Parts: sequence; C-alpha cells; structure tokens
Amino acid sequence: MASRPYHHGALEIALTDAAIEVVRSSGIGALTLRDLARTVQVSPSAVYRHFPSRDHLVSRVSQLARQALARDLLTRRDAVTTRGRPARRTVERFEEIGRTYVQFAIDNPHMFEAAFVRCDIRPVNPDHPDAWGVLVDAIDQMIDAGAVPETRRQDGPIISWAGVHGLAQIVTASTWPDGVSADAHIDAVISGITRSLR
Amino acid sequence: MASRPYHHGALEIALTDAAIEVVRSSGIGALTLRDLARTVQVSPSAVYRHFPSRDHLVSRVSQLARQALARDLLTRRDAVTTRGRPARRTVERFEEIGRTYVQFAIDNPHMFEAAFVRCDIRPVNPDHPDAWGVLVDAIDQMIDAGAVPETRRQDGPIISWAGVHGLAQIVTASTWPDGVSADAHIDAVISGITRSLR
DNA sequence: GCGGGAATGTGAACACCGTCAACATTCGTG
DNA sequence: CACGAATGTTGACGGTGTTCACATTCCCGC
Repeated sequence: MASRPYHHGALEIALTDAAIEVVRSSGIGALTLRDLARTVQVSPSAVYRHFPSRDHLVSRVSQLARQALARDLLTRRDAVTTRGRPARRTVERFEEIGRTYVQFAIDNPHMFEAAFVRCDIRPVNPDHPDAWGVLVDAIDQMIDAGAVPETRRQDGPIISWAGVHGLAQIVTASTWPDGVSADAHIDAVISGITRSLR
Repeated sequence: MASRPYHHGALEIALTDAAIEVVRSSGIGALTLRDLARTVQVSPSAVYRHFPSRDHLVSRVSQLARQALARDLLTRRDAVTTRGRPARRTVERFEEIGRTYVQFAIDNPHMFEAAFVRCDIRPVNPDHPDAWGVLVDAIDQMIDAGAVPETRRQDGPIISWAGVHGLAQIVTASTWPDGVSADAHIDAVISGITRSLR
C-alpha cells in the first residue's frame, strides 16, 4: 500500500518545526499538542515519545527562539564595518546589537514572547549562541578599546540588557498603539544606554 | 433553611478577590473559572453573569495588579523625605520609584507577571493610579528642580521605564538563579538610569 | 538469517477546561 | 402585587493534556 509508514521517521524534528510555525504566527498560547499531532498526521499520544509534556515542548521552542534572536544579533553586529578609530566601531557594534534586539521583538513579537516565556523546565543544553554572551562581549570590546571605563565591565551588561529588554517588552506589549513608530523611542533608549556606560 | 441564599449578593467582588488570591500565589496560568466558582461556592456558569469570558476576568486582575504596583510606587515615593536642596530630593524620589518598581516584581512575581500579561481585552476604565504617570511626574519634578536637563522631558520616561521594567523582567524570569541577591544589580541599573538622564 | 528487546506509533479512556442554552429563583420597581 | 430584569443552576458540547494497554517496526547480537 505504501501509504504513510507506521513509523514517521523524523517525528521530533517535524514536531518542533510545526510548533515553531504555530508559535511564530499565532503565539505560544495557540500551541496545542493535539493540533500539532494533526498537522504532522500522527496520533496525539505519539508526541509523548519525544516530549514528556507540553511544557517540555514549550521549553524547546523557547530555547530555539532565544537562539534565533542571538543569531540575529551576531549577524547584524558583524555587518557593522565602520572605518576609522576602532573605539568608535566597538560602540557602533554595541548599539547595533541593541537596536537589533528591539527590532527582533517588533518583527517577531510571538517568537520574542516565546523566547522569555515563564517556564519551569530548564533546557538540557545551554543556549548557543547566547544573547547575553553577545552583549558581554560587546561591552568588553568597548572597554578594551577605551571607549568605556573599566568600571562598566561588571555592571555594564545588566544595565544594557535591562534597557533593551524592557524596551522590547514595552514596544511588544498589547497596550502599545498600533501604527505608532517606535523608532524614535528606540534611538532614545539606545542613546540613553550608551550614555549610562560613560 | 437559611443555608446559602440563591443569590450570592456580592459575587463579582468575591470572584475578583478569589482570582487575585489565586494569581498571587500560583500565577495567572492557574486561574480557572471552574476552580474559582468552586471556591466561591457557585456554579461555573454563574461567573458569566459578571465576566463575558475568562479573558475579561484576566484583564480585570491585570488592571488591579497594575494599580497595586502604582500605589506601591506612590507610597514609597512619598516616604522619601530628604532634607537639603530640593533638587536632590527629586532625584532620590525618582530613584526610590525605580527601586520600588523592581522590588515589587521580586516580592510579587506572579502579580507583576499578571500586570503586564498579553491580553486582547482593554480595560473599560483607565488605570488609577497609573505607574507611567508616576514616572513622568517624577522626571518633570527633576527637570523643574534643575537636576536634569530639559531635553529629558521627552525621552526620559521611556528610557527610565525600559530600564526598570527590563530589570524587573530579568530578575523575575525563571532563568534567574534562586538565592542570588539582586540588590547589587538593582543599584547598578538605577544608577545607570540616573546617569543616562544627565 | 533471525530472534527478541528497544523504540516508536495507535486507540480508547479520564479528568479537566471554557462556553452556552434552557430553566429557576430572587430583586426591585411601577 | 405583578412583572421584567438580574442573578444563579443544570446539563451539555467540543476541546485539551495525559495515561495505559496494545500494535508495529527497527536494530543489534547470535
């Protein structure tokens, strides 16, 4: 008959792919085991051979979302090729990371929400790449280039992270009026963060 | 028989009270209409006489959480009675507001989550008091007292809000290691925000 | 090659959930 | 007092996560 074989073959991958698609377009709240099983043409309980519970699946999607964000940060950071004094380039890379962080949230609000959803299940493998690490590196570069005082090596990351993460949350929030450009606010916050590192 | 009367009498208040209690202790995800109806000793569908849907109830709890936060900000702000130059007091009040914002999230993580939960239902009445307004006022006071340049009247609020809100999110997140004191990070971010308003 | 355990998928069931429609009771006002 | 409005109940529907017993297939050691 050669209909669908009894064993799917790559069910775990198919499930995570489908899950990401659902989350990207409809949000983490719309993620349903049964719906997922339907789209992958598999019985609901088959999911449990690969994920112990729905929360584990959510946790996996969340990690993938964080990694997608971190990859975005790296790509856009490396695209900054400023000529002139190296110190200036470190600052511009740092600011590009911040802008990209917020822009990711604006462009993919559901994925951003999923990336930091409250979840009790911790990922088995650490994130790679890791957004926090990208930020720490950028600040280290600025300090090494003399663009930012040594003092900031310790508190610089948390200050910057809080700023961009908070702005991303605010701009993504449902209370934010649609159609209002966020660009001015982004520039204001990024400038403010850079100023706070002086 | 004078058991419970057929009409509850103050069901809406009882429901919101019970809902807040559930959210405070177990989070917004644990909020269930049926469970709520059980604790108030009422049939599940009775809830629909007061809330058109679960989302409307969630929206109500969310608003109450935001108002509780705002009240906390006002109380702690007014408790700051610094002697000496008025300009100094405006800054200390501003920083106390920021610290209180983050501390609220640490002390009531579930209520803080609920306060900014993504929700399609907009509250009928505006928040009162309103945390954003408290922050704007504090910055206006600093500017009027000459502690902060006039330029910050426009971008000061978003810069400050992003910082404290982001820090609150980070400290509240599940990835934050338990038992690690957040005080140093709070001080660092608050100082950074004040510095960025220069 | 083949036999058997491990891995993977199925089907039916359970308890719970949000929501609704039809009905019952009480309140409040003319 | 009567009667409509407000409020609460009962029972049902479809959906959900999860589990358990069972079916099928894969793969490794003989």
